[in-house]
Amino acid sequence: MAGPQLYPFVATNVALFTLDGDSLRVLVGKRANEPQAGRWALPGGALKPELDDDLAASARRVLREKVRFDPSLLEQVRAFSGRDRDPRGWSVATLFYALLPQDRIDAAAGNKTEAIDWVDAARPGRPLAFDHAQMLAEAVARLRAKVEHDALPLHLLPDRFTLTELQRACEAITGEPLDKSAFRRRLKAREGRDFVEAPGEFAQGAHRPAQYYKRSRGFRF
Amino acid sequence: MAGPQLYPFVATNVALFTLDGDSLRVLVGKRANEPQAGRWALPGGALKPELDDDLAASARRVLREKVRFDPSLLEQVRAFSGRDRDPRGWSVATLFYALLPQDRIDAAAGNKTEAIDWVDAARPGRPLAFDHAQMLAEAVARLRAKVEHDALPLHLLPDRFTLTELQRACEAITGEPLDKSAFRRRLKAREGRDFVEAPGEFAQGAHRPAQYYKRSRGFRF
DNA sequence: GCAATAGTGTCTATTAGACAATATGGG
DNA sequence: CCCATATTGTCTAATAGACACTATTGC
Repeated sequence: MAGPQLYPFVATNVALFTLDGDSLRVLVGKRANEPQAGRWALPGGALKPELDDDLAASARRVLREKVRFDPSLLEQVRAFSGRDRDPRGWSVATLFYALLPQDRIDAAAGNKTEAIDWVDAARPGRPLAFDHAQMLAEAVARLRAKVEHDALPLHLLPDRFTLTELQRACEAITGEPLDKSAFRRRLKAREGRDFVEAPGEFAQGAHRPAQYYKRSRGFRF
Repeated sequence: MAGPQLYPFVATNVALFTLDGDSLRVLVGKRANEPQAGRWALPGGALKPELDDDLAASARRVLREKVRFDPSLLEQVRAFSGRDRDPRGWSVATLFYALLPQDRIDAAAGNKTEAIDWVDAARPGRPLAFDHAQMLAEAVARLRAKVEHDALPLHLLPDRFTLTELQRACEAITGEPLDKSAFRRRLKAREGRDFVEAPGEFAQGAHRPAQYYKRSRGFRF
């Protein structure tokens, strides 16, 4: 590059979370191009002003292209910026997070040219490119902060779920075990706002069947 | 502009809050230039990659230039973006908030070429330029969310303050009255972490003097 | 009956809110 | 003493955490 940089690079990244059993997982892809080719990174891409209406739309386009998934929930964490965070120069990367229901992991297979993996969100277990380790940490922190007040774990579950599954989802996000009785007490306290019992539908299993629940009519995704 | 826009405009805005008596106020400036000249707006300015290390540094530079103030606390709210939010074209404006101690309002007089005003943060009372009304609303919401967990109101007060003043600051941010007894009980519960009593110093007044407090040694700005 | 999970009940320490009571300075 | 403010105390209803108990299925 010759001369001073006039405009920063503008991009988006997405931390796409899902559930794998009892653990919260996040999608990473192996970088095909320089810089940091071969390194694992959160999916992302440059803003295309002619295509994207805003940064959230840009992040949705990234998800469509990389994993063919259009999330019901996409929220901004914050912008990461600076002269040194990317060797290509001054850059602004706005981080979003999205939630993929656990029964749709297979649908989000990705295009075949790029290796992807689902890693433990709390301990990715490998170095991440650029400042993506900090991005992930802040996305997880944001998720944890929102578990309490919003019905956020619902986005991680199938359309029908049991209360035990819902509790497992909350525990996966926070990493802390919850008391079954207290958990259901809290749910009952806001009944009619967030949940509705699915009358007469029960899960099959080797033990006592659990009642299925689904998102209530008034619940807004 | 001829042809499609290759790069978005990148800028920062700052919601600078302070206390005026019992009300939370925010700084607005009258726009001198088009677009929307004459409209009131949150202070802001274009990123200068050759000057600014990151977006937070850019926001600090904006505050230095407009009100000669370098805040101890500057936190990002989120990025506002899109093709239509600014008539000049595709733009990304990252919003920060900062807190000005109430005894330093006069120091932050601003340069004389631009009209500034401090308006009620909850009801600015006049239309704001661009999407700044929504920016302000989200900055206030972020402040309110942080009152509980952080010692954020300390940034709004002078170095020495009474517990009543601290309570008034919290009430100004949330807009809700607090119970005096419960408020002090919460403070005592975290004593040694956030506050220290200034032994022997008392406020002067027409009534019973109040004990002065100051930020504790371990408190980190 | 037994194992395993679903779902409910109970006890208690803690807490938040409301409000009362006391303390202290200036007139 | 009176007023206004600071500071502390008390009462009570609600809550959260821990844990025990009951219910229901397949084998």
